[in-house]
Amino acid sequence: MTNPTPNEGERTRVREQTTESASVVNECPECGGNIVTDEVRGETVCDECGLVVREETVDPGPEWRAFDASERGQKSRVGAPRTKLMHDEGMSTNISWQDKDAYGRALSPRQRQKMQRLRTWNERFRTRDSRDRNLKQALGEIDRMASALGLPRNVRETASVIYRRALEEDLLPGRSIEGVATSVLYAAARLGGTPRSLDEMAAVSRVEKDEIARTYRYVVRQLKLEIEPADPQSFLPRFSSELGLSEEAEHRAHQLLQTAKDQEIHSGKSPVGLAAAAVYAASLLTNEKVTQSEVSDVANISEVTIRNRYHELLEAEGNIASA
DNA sequence: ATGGTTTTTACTGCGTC
DNA sequence: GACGCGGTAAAAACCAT
Repeated sequence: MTNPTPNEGERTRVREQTTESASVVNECPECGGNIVTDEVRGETVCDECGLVVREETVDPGPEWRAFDASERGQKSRVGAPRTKLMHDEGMSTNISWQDKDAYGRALSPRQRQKMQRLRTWNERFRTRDSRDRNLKQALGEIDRMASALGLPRNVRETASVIYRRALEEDLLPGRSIEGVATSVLYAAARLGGTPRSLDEMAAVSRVEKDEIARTYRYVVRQLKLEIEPADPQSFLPRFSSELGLSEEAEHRAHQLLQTAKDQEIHSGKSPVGLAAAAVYAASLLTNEKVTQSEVSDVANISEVTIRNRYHELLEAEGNIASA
């Protein structure tokens, strides 16, 4: 695949503040000095009196966008996932199963009972600890991926809830933490009405798309999560904003999808395809023409599919008009 | 594994700037 | 001549069985 974005500069929002670390925002309410944003420290302060207006500027979401795999590699700030080894090996105490003391002598019955109790407790603590670590790592990964994909907080929360359940139900053995974490996030995104495609998930995850899909199915089935197919409309805001379309166009696209829905045009068709087609059709109807290839880039859908779907959409619209 | 359906890939022709 | 668009056929991917 070749680089599809000659106008990259326009589409990409990278922080400009690299040489200059501070930028003037407005006046200080206290002393009239300049309020300055210190990008490095992430603070917004007055340069006269030092009044801190706001600590920690909030990360408003992804500040990079990528349209294919190679670009993702270049722009991603999240970087490769950490490969923190799951240490523990050799670090935690184990109690021998043999009832011998340090000199190899047999233990008295009383001692043996005591050791047995210790073994039990040791085991309990150890597994609890390992679950903790497991959870911690998974939640870290979930958070990392979620922010890379610009998923809202509530999605992360549901993701962590689902993950805990998976842990409870012993769904983990035999599956990678990362894989389950990704699947769970994928599920949560869909539940939250802000779905991301499997490809998008795979782009920020360490595991392959196939494994994500497999694990996802498994988890959904075992936890009997009820997830309906993604709603095409939920893609509209993202697409139209990435294409710089007006509110009106987005609204128009909504309508198209709605009438299509009423006529049950979408059964088995990919929701993303429908959404992409609706966006394209809407752009025509509102004279904000974007090309099919632009839409296909943003939506990761082939132009052919867009054509097919948008014909169907317009047809559906026509039926309504004549009926 | 299989078969049916949808999506993608690749290619072609047409009109326009 | 390049570009946007439409259509088609065959391959690939997907999904339920």
